[in-house]
Amino acid sequence: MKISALACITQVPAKTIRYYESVGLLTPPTREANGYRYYKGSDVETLVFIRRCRELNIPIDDIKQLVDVKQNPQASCTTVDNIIIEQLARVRQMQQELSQLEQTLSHLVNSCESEKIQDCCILQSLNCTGWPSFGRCQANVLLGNM
Amino acid sequence: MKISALACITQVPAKTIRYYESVGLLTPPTREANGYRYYKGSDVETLVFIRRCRELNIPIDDIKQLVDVKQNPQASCTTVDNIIIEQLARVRQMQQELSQLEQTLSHLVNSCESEKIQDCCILQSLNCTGWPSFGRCQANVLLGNM
DNA sequence: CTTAAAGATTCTAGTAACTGGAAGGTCAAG
DNA sequence: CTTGACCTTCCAGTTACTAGAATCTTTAAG
Repeated sequence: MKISALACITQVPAKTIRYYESVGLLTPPTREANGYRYYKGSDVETLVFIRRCRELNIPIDDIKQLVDVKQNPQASCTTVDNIIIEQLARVRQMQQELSQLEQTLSHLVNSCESEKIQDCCILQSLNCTGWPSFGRCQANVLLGNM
Repeated sequence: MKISALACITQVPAKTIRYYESVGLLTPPTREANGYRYYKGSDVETLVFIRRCRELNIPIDDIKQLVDVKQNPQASCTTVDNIIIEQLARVRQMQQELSQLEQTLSHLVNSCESEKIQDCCILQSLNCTGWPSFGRCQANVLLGNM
């Protein structure tokens, strides 16, 4: 099948399919005399696999390893396990950060009753009242005309 | 003060300060005869403000608007409100997606007892059993040698 | 006075994972 | 023969920086 058929079946844009090939994630398919890419049924499978992984936000470099290891039935599961575990750790890390963000932002949203910028509590919270401590700065950095 | 002093006080790398200037977020400071940038105290304030916003993941283009509006005490708070509200919506959206991700990944992590790739339940879950439905594909796309 | 180090400048390019667009070749239908 | 849909390649843009190179300037030490 041609690239648009693969694209349509898998719901992956043709551009993205070419991109995956260019970064070595998809092995280059056979080409006909006209230069068009022609894909086999197994390419559908691989592409769907890749997309499932991408939906889980697994980076392309990791997916490469998964695709590689999938070729070898005798290989150990360790690589797969580690990649999924690492991905889960990344996700949980982001969750923590987002939960912080969410708190701060929702406090901000509810903090301001004013109409004019000059009294805006949101801006005041974001603002810098007084200088940050620069005890950590070495004196020589601070010398000269401030 | 020179760029390294500003960098040290605000804990923002000098590279990043130049970058902020290059994208129009920080107004270009005065230059001395040697071409060095010299900053005033108010630049500390602005830079800290920018950083606070970045910590909340507010995109640079939005921060530009906040900085602009902050210059005008008579302006209405609407812009500020909207940016914060939008940012909060983005964060909550990501939280939902991550919570989905987290579920799927943690199921995956616990799903596999096998040692060998051929029996790996994780890979099987990610794999494509049978073709995806291509009812949505127009027949002419699928024509030709599949 | 020389020299070496530290710090400043600019510019380019790389990051992640695509996406958009231009310029041009191919193919089937009317 | 032309039109339009599809294919090809390559270049550039997205976000917010960060790394590195090549080239000044300033400053402290010897």
